[in-house]
Amino acid sequence: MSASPVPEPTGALDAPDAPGRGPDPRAERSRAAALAAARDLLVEQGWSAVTHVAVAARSGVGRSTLYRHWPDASGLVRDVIAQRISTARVPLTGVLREDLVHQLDGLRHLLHDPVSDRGLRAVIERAGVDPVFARLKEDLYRHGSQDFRTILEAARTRGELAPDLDVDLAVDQLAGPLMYRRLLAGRPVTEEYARRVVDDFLAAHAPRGTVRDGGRDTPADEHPLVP
Amino acid sequence: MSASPVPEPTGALDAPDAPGRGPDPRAERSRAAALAAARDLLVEQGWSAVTHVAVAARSGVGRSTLYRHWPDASGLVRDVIAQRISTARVPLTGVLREDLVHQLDGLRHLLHDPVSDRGLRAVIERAGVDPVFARLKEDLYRHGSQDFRTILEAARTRGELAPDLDVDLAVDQLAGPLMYRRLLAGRPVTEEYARRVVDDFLAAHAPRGTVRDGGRDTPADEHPLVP
DNA sequence: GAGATTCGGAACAGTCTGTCTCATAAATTC
DNA sequence: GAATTTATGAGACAGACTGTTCCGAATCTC
Repeated sequence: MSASPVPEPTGALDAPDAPGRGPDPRAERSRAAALAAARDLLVEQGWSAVTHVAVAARSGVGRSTLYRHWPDASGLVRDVIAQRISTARVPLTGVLREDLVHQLDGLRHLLHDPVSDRGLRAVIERAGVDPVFARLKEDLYRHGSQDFRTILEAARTRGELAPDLDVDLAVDQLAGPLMYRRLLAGRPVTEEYARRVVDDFLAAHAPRGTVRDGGRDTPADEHPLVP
Repeated sequence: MSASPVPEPTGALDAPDAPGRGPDPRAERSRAAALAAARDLLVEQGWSAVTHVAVAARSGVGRSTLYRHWPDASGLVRDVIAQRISTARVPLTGVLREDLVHQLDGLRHLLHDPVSDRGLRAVIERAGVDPVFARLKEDLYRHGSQDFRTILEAARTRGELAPDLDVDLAVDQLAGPLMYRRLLAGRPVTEEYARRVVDDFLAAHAPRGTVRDGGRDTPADEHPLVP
């Protein structure tokens, strides 16, 4: 149960700094070209368009080479998604409201990025049928919700949230609205929107004299994970 | 822009009691058989498995007949979903908390029904690419969120919710957590869970001396729509 | 019962899948 | 720098799916 959402772009090595030989640059090149083409196809036409033939045609990489690297198309799509999503995490400040806003803002960016948006939808649709996507979904979910849990549990310990707070429910209440709005309603998620979700959450869960501070501008740039 | 999410299960009648000739029973039979097979395929293997060949093999209906009824597979899947989802709506009582709980319980049932669950995922994934699904998504969303809006706006008028309540946001906050929990986290949504989402929502938005009543048992059976 | 309609089967060319083989080109090793 | 190892891309292949067309047979409507 590796914690990493990237089960290796394909044949990557577990040893970070291998002794003698690095990976063959030819393989590296064809893999990169294939992933780029697959990414475009995913964005433009969804996961079902990411076929070996289509990727070969678009990338110039030979069909047999693709089959060599990715025996089935699911793995290719998985690598595209994993590659995009396994980036930086938002640093935590220890200030509850601020951290939550940052997290949601990261999710916001994720939902507005074409690749991760399509990737997320593919995962949601495919996880029930394709084991590759099922595992990817689990990794994404675990990785993405980890920071939320950390933040909430710390705040609970500090007494800023009720001791009996249901952390799972809380994550749903924070991330759910954004996902729902984006994936189903198909409307944009603004920074202001994310802030209001956090404030409403705090209004419901922060004990007494609350943190509620309406107007701060809290720009955020980093992209965390799918929560 | 028809308000109905069902662009006719295919040849359904808008006139409940048509005058002279009803639809040909032969067509009706083959259509029903095809839809049943398509439904099973959708549940078992996702929308991409709902092909004319597969449906023909499973239902016994001839391939040419299928193409005659549904020129492309998207329409078939759409009809499967529309047929399942366009059922009853939850009656409204006028009591805010009760109505919200009922609505969420309907959504809960929807998310736990194999057909609508798969259908919803298919719609989410496919809407960005396939116009048929795009339109279906819009219909489902509009139809599903309508009751929420009605309930919330009525409560706002009665003064049970803040006059400046953002209804769109509110719908997201109510339906979002359930969807998120089910579609991404892949965990069950209990009746208790739905109740807590409503109570937390009210805790954040109900003006002063709130409705908060922790323990009532509010069983609900009807299935409304995807909100 | 007679005419109209719908049915299922078969045949078709075109495309995609997944697997092989093979000569070529590039990288690594000595 | 030469020899060896390794990855590449092209082509051939059987099998499956698509979308269309044609047809005789079964069924329904009037």
